[in-house]
Amino acid sequence: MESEVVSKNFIEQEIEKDLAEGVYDHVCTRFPPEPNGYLHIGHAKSILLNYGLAQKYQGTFHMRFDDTNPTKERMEFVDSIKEDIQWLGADWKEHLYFASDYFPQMYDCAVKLIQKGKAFVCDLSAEEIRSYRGTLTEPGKESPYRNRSVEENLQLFEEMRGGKYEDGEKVLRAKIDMASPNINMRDPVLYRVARMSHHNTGDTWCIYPMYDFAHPIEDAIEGITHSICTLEFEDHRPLYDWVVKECEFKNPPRQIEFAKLYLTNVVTGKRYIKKLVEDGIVDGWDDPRLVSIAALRRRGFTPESVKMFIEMCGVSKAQSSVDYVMLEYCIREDLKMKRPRMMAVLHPIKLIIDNYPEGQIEYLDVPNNLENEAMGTRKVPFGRELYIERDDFMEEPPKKYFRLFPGNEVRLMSAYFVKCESFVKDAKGNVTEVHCTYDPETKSGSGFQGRKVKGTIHWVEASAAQKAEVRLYENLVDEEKGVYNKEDGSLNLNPDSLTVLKECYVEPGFAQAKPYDSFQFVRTGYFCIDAKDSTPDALVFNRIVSLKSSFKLPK
RNA sequence: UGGGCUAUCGCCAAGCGGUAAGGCACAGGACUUUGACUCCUGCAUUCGCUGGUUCGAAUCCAGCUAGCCCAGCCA
Repeated sequence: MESEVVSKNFIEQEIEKDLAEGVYDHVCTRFPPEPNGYLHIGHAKSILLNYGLAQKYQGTFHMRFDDTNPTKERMEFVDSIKEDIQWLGADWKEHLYFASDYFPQMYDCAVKLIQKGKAFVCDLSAEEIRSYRGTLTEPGKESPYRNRSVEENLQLFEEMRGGKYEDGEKVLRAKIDMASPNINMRDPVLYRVARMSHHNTGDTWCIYPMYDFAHPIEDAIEGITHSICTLEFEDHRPLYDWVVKECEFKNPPRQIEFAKLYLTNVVTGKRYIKKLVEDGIVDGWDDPRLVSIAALRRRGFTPESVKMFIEMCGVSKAQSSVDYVMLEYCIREDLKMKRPRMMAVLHPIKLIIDNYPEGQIEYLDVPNNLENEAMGTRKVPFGRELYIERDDFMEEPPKKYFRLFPGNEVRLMSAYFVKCESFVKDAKGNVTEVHCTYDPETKSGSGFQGRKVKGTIHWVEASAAQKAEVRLYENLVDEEKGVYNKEDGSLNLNPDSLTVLKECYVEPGFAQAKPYDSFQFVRTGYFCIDAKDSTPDALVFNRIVSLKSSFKLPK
């Protein structure tokens, strides 16, 4: 097996350097989401990156809920996040942690900082702290409470913990440098009072640590070596390093930042998604047009396809926006080898084979997957009346059209040659029936070599066909105008992002299909059975990808 | 106009001083029981710009320019 030389991304290079220099003798990574919402494709990048790194260097991968702010977190998100991560295949084994379980250690760290004179209790209000902080171009000024004695700070902090103060009355701050050009270093808040029940610790605490203080401690306690996060935390790294140093952790972890994943033509902003849901434009945060992990799953993406996509995107520090068609390529690529290629007619028109015995049904062997012979064949009923795609017949064909038109012969896929003899129109001039004759000698697999046809079309036998509702999803936002309207900040929505087709016919074999099963439909795309929204009298399919241009009619 | 980061094909992305990988997209062609798939072929004399160092620079230096992030008791 030839293995291609895949270049290492910059994080792998950093890790290997650390390993070579003996900074660390092993690798330990983590994925630390706050349980305040659902995971999306961007999180998948972080999950797969961290998990992949641990795998690659025979290290350990931790799953940790960064639940240090009870005002925003809920237990239900913990479960959905776990489910999505498992679906992606990132196995944390026994390493499932909650930042809130470290509250005692964090408290001890805070006390230690106070004792070292590196932290103080501040009575300034939130507004005052903000004004004291200075601006991007001007230094801040020191809090009048900055020079309280260690003893007083110790007592005040203990009182904060004891519930003596209301929310916002006092905070614990680091004593660093109010003149630092890096605003994060201007005596950042370490602990705030929040008299609120926590989903994990209940009412044990009424003070909660801030991210900048908690995160480095969480990493250090767990023995994380490489704390990988996104670019916007680059400015926080000096503070991260300050915390692990001042708290005197041995073998402190190292923070490395990478660029977030952005996708073209999809809405990622939470407030926009919220509005789309509220306005009924999408049917929830797992609407197939969104890119939450749950939406991708519902739309038919496989974990493998998401993984392929993430690997294909690469990792760098350059802000970038990956073209959505790359995601579509990945699901096509993954499915074509492992899912059956079924026949379905989305825009039906009757095809009647005049010389085929009335009432006769025969079961033909149809290959499940042309790309993968190991998937074998299935029996599909064939008879005198079929549905074919409206596109596959033209009364007056353009040049180089080689499907059905009067006088032309084509192959019905896996069946017989049929020759168009006539057609029927209704009063409005719409074609309603196409009449053909078939040649029994041309049966698929018979080895018939007498003559060739240029076209092959798919079909579904009319009496056995199963009715289906099919939803064709296109980009939710306007491709030309971009996602957001620069004028007023609204979304440039594509009115054709969802088309519902109710008169579709699929092979009867779909009766065995299960929710989330995805299929290739001959020439019409890739579809997934919608687990959330199916109707009693028809199967409901979501189209996974939009059609490649080459699927469409020539010219 | 403080600090941090980034800039290589339409979109991602390798490259780490020796003369521009790869993938997606796109365009031709072959094959084909669907025009798909597969298979060939093409696709940056040039690396944001301008200078400098060097036998030699996308890679080093200087100066510009553009974009992103930071003034939550969010993460």
